[in-house]
Amino acid sequence: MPTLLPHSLLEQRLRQAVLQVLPDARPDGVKVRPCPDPKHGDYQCAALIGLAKEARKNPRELAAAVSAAYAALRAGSGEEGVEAGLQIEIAGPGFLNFRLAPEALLSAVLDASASRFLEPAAAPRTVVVDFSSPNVAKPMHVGHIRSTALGDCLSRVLRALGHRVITDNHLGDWGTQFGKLIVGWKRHLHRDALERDPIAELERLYKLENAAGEADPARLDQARQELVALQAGDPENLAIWREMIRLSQAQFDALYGRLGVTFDHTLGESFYNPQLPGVVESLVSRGIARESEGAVAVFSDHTLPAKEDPFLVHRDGAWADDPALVRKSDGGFNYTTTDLATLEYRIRTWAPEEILYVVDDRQAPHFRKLFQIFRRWQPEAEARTVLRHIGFGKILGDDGKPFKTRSGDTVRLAELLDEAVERARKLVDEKRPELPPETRGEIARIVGTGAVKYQDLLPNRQSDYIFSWDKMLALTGNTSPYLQYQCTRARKVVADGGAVDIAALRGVTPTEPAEVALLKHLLLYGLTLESVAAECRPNYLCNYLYDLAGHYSRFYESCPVLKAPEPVRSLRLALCGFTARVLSHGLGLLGIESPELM
RNA sequence: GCACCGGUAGCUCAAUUGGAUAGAGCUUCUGACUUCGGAUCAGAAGGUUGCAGGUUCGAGUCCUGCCCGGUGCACCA
Repeated sequence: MPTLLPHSLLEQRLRQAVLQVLPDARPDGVKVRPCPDPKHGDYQCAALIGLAKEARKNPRELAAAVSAAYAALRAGSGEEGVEAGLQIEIAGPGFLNFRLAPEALLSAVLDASASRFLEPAAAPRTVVVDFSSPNVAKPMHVGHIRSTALGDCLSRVLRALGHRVITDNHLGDWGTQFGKLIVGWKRHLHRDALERDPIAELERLYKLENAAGEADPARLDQARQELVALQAGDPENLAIWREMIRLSQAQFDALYGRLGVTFDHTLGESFYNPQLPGVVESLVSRGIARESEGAVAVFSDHTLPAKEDPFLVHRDGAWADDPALVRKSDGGFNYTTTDLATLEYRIRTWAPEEILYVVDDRQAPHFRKLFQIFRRWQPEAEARTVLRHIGFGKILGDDGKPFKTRSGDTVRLAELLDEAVERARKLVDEKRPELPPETRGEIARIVGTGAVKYQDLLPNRQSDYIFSWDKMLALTGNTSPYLQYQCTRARKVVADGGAVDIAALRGVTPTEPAEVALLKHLLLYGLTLESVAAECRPNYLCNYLYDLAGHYSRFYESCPVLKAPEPVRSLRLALCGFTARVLSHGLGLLGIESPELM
């Protein structure tokens, strides 16, 4: 049985106690959480107040009864463990405050250190995470950071908690843009340019043909014909298309390599192409989709109130249809159809309990429609699977408008990472000129790429944030360089201090407030990761790590480690080691490396 | 027009999802140290949480109505 963290242990017994006092109560809502203010205690439970109200009892009297039941259960269990010296107080309107003895806190930390300070999920789930999804023949740009960083981090956190995670990069490798690209390829391709910078050349071809199409309808028509030929399996066009995918994948691989991001599967839109006619037929035969203005579309089934119905829109004073197209009037399919086929495939193949779509907030209406259609189409499969759109906001420049280069172009991801590493290098050169150049280069790589990711993961994902080189690379404040620095500092002390006999620390009493505060914070790591996973919010982890670094700094400032007499020296050295481990593990879950030196 | 997402200190952002006195960083001012890594730490200043109601033991968080900003609304994804 895995080691339980104190909040779980207290919560388990508290639920038993609640059931003794109120046999009809639902214990799920009884949660034990850290006290926001340490003066009230270490952990608290606020749920009894609500339960008292439901049961029409006096909250403080109920709290007293539950507390007594808790004490009896504890006495009867025979084993003390973390509860040795535990004090429970009733406060305010009926809060239960738990105070652990300092030795018990230390003991809990020693136990937790054996399982990386986290608890494996009691009920592991299979979760598919769909993220990044760049387009073939286009450069990855600043707009891909958020989906990639968020999706990768959520996948790592879910895995760390013991869930089975399947990551899938749903590439944009099929669709109308290939008509123009093939025309461009056939008419204007520069082979040498393609070899030098394939993506730039493909982008040039697309822009050229796009402009030509706007000026000359005949060119547009030609693009359409090439697309039809491609979709019909024309060998020449297929070969060109495959070559574009190969070149693009090389670009993606290089960038994912720099970012340390991997996928279990890369099943692009084209993978589902053969299924699309069948999807539409199935929808039509079940009466979910019907012909409309030459296209095939899904309309409202009027089971929801108009305001909540994704297939209705208010226009000119009345509710009008806002259908989802599953086949265009020219016979082509669009992304709703592809996404339905993808959804069906994922459920059939992996039987996940949950699918996360880490996609820009602007596509929220699309996902509401998609999930609704799927519920009508395959109700049994839908009932077994939680479908969640994990949306996020935009990246803005310091003028408050979408982040662009000075000349107004989109910022390429590769160039952005280059600049981050360059800027980090300047800082390292300035701070640590004595290190060999290759070491400084390696530190700059880790600090630069980490800073870009951390800046992205720190704000609430739903809000827009302002991109700032100075802030992300600042050495103070809530930034990845600061966390990385604290990590290397803690590691250095551990290295200088030598090995510690962890088992010998049992029974030692931490006395300094800074030691106790750090111990308590270490015990919250697992709880934080659960919140991150439950709400898909990596910023909780960022803030936890920043607080941890703060607790560590205060501890380190007020408590000498290497000069302290035993057993205090070993205790403090162990705290440095635990802090370094949690910091580097947490950064790792954010997809950020921790350098050995800084 | 309708829907979704936001609005918190001068600026950039938090707040364990309904908990106790709303917290950090930047900026400004003041301190600590003959450094176990100073890329450090402590203190001060800064608030009617857009506005007005409501729900209750308790609201930044929930419900209603307004105001401001962003985004989306049939053959692109």
